[in-house]
Amino acid sequence: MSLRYALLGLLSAQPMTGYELARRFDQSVIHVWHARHSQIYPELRRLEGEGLVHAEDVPRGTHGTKRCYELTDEGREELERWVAEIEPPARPRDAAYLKATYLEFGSFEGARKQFQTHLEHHAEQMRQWQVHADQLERRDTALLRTRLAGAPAEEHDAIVAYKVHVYRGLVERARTEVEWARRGLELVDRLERQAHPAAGG
Amino acid sequence: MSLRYALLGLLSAQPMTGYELARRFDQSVIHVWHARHSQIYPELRRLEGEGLVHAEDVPRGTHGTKRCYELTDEGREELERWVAEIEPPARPRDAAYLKATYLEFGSFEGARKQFQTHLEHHAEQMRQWQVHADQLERRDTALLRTRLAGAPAEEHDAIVAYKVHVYRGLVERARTEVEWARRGLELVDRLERQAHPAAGG
DNA sequence: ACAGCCATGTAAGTCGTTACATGATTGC
DNA sequence: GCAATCATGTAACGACTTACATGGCTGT
Repeated sequence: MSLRYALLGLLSAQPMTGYELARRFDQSVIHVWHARHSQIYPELRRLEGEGLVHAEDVPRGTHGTKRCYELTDEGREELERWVAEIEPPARPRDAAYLKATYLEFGSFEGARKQFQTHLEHHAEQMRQWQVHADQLERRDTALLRTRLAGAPAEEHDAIVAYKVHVYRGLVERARTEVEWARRGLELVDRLERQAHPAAGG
Repeated sequence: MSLRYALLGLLSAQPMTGYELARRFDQSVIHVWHARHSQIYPELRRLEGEGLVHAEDVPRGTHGTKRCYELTDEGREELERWVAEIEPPARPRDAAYLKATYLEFGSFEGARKQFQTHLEHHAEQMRQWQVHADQLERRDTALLRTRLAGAPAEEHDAIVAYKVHVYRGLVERARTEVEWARRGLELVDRLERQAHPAAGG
């Protein structure tokens, strides 16, 4: 049920078409809530049906049209309701950690590969999120600028600060994963040395 | 597709009934891969159909029976194949971080409540995982003991070490979340002071 | 003309959740 | 007799994925 709020949140910055939402999604919200366009389009129709967004066909080129969605007052209220709501914590579902639990069924080399992949992936994520957090802090993304333009000046600091806090949190999270994988590699080395003790004592 | 490997992994310790698997699940694997019994029973039937587990009706009480599942050689090979396989990273989907992105739509008090709940939840998780990691390290859980009993002595260290590494990783992860929430609370305080500067400034 | 992007969907299938449903056994 | 626990399912529904499908616009 979070997808709709991701969409309402994006629309709080400015009215957009489904395509534009999907594109913005890929540049921002996707880092915390992944979704494909095949999920976004039907959800927008549902939101329209519930009156949380208002849609209008706007001309495109000479005789085409596209649907532009805009947040309604009801939609904004629903967003506010959701923000105040306390949700039950998500159920853990982590394939990498599950696999790590059973690494003894593979070779040391296999275990090393798993940790190495994990490390590289999260190191890369860390870099990307760091960049994004810095951009947000400088108020240097198109979406954030239009969001700020539509909000009273005294709210600007909070709007920016919450988003920066999320991305800095993602950076720390990635750092934790990198550290975990690094310690995992050390562990594999230690286990392997134990299994094949050096001949010369 | 990870559920089946969680089940195969549990069955690597000893043959079990679906009910027992569900119970063990709740004590161990559930921390990395959540599943309900309504998902476990059909999956076991599928695994049986694919020859990865072998099932037998064993007597229960005076005239009842229960189905006991045991890992087949094929099942063990499939587990080994999966452990060696590199999987694409999971898509991020985090309702708490998504919500934190839009906290400006609520009050400072609301934001504080979100971070406080987050903090308490992960602090509690941390405690539980710490306990579980310590138990594993002392080889002090029923499941681990039977798993070790069926494995050659020279593998014991690795079997224990990988599991301990996972739970210590979960502890660190929870610590990261606690710290994030704590900094979130500080942030809300700062934003609130900014919004209502003290009269006698 | 063609590539690349803009734009919007549908369909089939998988995975997971909640709720419903049933009945036997064990210990008090 | 009753409660708790053992034991095993099914059904409806919701969320998400992959693949299929279509067509207009823009610049070269």
